[in-house]
Amino acid sequence: MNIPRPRGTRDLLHETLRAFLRIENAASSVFERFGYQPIRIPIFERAELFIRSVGEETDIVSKEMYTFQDRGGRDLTLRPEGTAGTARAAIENGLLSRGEARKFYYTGPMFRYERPQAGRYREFWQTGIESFGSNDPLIDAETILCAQLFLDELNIAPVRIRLNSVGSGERHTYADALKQHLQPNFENLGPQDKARFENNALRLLDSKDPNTKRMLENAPSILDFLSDESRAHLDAVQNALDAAGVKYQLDPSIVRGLDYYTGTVFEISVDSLGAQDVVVGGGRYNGLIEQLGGKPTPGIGFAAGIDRLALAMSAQDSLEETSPLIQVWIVAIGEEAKPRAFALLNEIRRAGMRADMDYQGRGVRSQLRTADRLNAHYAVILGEDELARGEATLKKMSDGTQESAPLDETAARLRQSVPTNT
RNA sequence: GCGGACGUAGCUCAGCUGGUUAGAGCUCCUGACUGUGGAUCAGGAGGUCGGGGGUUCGAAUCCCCUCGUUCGCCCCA
Repeated sequence: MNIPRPRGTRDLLHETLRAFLRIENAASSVFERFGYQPIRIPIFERAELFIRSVGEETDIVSKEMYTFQDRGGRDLTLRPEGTAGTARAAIENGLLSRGEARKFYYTGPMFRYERPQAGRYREFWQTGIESFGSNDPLIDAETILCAQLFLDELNIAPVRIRLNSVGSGERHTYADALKQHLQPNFENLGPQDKARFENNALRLLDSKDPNTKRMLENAPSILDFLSDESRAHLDAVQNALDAAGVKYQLDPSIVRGLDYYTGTVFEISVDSLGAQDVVVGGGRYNGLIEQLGGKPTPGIGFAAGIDRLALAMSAQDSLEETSPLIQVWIVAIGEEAKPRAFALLNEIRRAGMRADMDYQGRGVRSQLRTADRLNAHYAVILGEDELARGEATLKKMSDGTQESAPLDETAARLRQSVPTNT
C-alpha cells in the first residue's frame, strides 16, 4: 500500500461502523430521556484550555496531546477529551446563567498520542454527558443511572460499577498520608511505583505489583480522610443508588487521572475486554468552571468509550442482524431496456425504497446473483419481452415466484410488497 | 515511553533444515445454463511474500533496521 493510515487510526467499516451508529443512537436516546441536550464543540481548542483543566502534570497533557501551531502562530490542541471543551462552551455562550441545572451531551473523536493496542487508539470516539449547576448528590446518582441504562440499552453485561470520592482538597492530605505509610519501604518499591510515589502517590493504589499491593494492605483509606461534608455527600450518593437498586462497589482505590475531579468519581468496566476494560469513567468537577473563568458552578459528568463499547458488543455477540442494504434490484436486459430500467429505478427510489441496478454491463445471471447476495426482497426484470408488453417482471427472491406489473404501477406495487421496517 | 509475539492474494492460512515461474480454501469474475439467484463442475482474475538494507551462486525462509498489528506494563474511555 502506498500511503497507509497513520498509526492508531482506523477506517470504520461494516459491523464496526454499524456498532458505532447503534451506540450513538442509544446514547442520544438515553441521554435525552435524562434531559440532556446535544452540543457539538470544536475538535481543536487552544492548548491552554486542556493544560488549565486536565492538568499540566497529567500524562494526558504532559505527553499525549496533539499540539501544533497554526499558520497564525496559535497553539492549538486536538481535543483529548470532551469535558473541558463543553465547560468552555457553556461559559462562552452564557449557558449557565439560568437557574436550573444545564445538561449537555456530546459525541465525537478524541485524540491522544498513546501506544495503540486493542481498545486504545490515537483517534478514538467518546460520547459523554455533562451536567452543570447542581451539587445535589442525586445528580451524582442520576449520572450513574444514566450510564447504566445506556449500557443496558446496548445489552452490555455484566458490568462492574465502582464508586469512590476523592474529596475536594482531601486528596492532597491523603496522598501525603499514603506516602508516609510507604516511606519506610520506599526502597522495596519497583521503579515504576517509585516514580508514582514522587509524582502521583494516589496512582500507587492501582499498582499491579504484588509487592506494592502487600504494602498497601494496611494503608490508610481515602474514606478516612474525607471531610464531614464530602463524607455526607458520598453517603447520600450511596443511599440514592441503593434506593434505585444499583449494584456497585465502593472502591477507595479508584483514582481518576484528570486533575479537575473533585468528590464523587466512578468507573464502569466490562470483564470481557482485557487490559483496556474501562468503558465509562466520570465524576464531579466542582472547581472546573471557575478555573476556566466562569462563576463558581458545580458540575458532574462521564465519558464513555465508543470503541470499547463496540468491542464489548462484538465480544458478547450482541450485534444483531442488520436490514438489507438494498431492497429492490433492477435487472436490465439489453441496451434498449437500460434507459427505461434506469427511469424505473428512479421512481422506486422516489417511492422510498433502497434500490440499485448493475452499471457494469453484466449478464442476467450475474445481475440476479447480485440481487441474491445483497439480500434484496425483489428483483425487477426488464427486457425486450417486458418492454413490448409495457410491463416489468417482479421476482420475489425468497421463493422465486414471479408476477407481472404494468411499468407505471411497478413502483406502487413494490411499495406494498416490500417489508416496510426493513 | 518499556517488554514479548506476529506481519505470505480481499479474507483465513500452508510454504520442511534457504534451491527452479509462491500455493490452498473462501470470496470475486466468466462459462456449462444463447433472458433468471442460492447447488455442482470447469476456467480465470488477484501477491512489490509489510518496507529497506545485508549474508549467499541463490532469501518468503537467515541477520540488522524500519513500519504496522497484537498481548502485557503505563495511561485511560
